[in-house]
Amino acid sequence: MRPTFNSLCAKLQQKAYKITPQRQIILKAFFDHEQRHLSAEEIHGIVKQNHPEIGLATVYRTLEILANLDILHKIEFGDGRTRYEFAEAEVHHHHHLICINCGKVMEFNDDLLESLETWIAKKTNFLVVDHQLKFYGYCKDCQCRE
Amino acid sequence: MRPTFNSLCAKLQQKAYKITPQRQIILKAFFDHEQRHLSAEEIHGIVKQNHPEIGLATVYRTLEILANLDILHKIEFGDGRTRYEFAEAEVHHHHHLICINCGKVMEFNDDLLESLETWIAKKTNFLVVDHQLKFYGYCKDCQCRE
DNA sequence: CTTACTGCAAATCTTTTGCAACGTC
DNA sequence: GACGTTGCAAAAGATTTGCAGTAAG
Repeated sequence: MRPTFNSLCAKLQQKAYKITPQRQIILKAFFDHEQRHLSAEEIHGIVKQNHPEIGLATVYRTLEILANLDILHKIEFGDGRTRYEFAEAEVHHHHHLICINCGKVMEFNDDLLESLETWIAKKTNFLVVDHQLKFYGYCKDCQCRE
Repeated sequence: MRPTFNSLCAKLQQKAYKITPQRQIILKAFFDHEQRHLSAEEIHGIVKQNHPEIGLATVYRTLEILANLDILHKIEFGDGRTRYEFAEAEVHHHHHLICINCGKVMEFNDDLLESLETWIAKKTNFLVVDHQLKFYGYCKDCQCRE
């Protein structure tokens, strides 16, 4: 049961953010590219196609808001730019398999880490609220071509 | 059995890199600050104390080399700058606990993920060679002050 | 002595910010 | 109509690069 476009707009309104066309367009871009991990620049490229007037700064400002509202989730794959995906996905504990040869990013799901989190809490007094797990290696295709 | 300073210099030589004073000084900085996760700027600050002539560009170039030789390991904690630590530490599967209140970074060790890696390999045909696990939450101190 | 390495400054790239005009509520 | 939001351009911060001089092997 993933949030709908409208429910996310409502979430914005609740926090006294205005529902501007730009914000709707940017949010829609994530619905249209759900599988991907988009950078600000990429999102700008996407929304500009139909709305050339939208500025890159607005994209950055909108992403910041959406991330603060836990609608989006920031991730970094080490290529120097911050990427964003639906935060809802994070709840399902999906993680990333990053191919160090072709750069492809795949996902895999797992709930094994929850037990690890409680263990950490006991052991170190650290209260875990979120985690990020990334695996680096070679994808199926790149293993053959090596 | 962690590598010695000399063994790392040897590793540089083997790859036909020259052992310059600058490279030795930067490498030494990591031995002197083993516990920390240093950014290029921080390393520059450290080495400049005794060697003011060393340029920031040299630090960046040296870190790049050391990372490519797997002497250092790049990590990003989401504060916009790349950080470096001894790669050897990574072999011991230590991971990071990042306090989202005060920014403090702690470490914890675990070998639980190896079984997860083999499971992934079977399940997805992805050949894992490395992984990064980060937990975000509140450290002991910040839990009380919240 | 050759070729890699350094320091500096300029360039690049991502992200942030100031400000006047604009649009939502 | 008020005040949050936008677009633009300029600023800021991290990292990279060009180049002439320097030094390791």
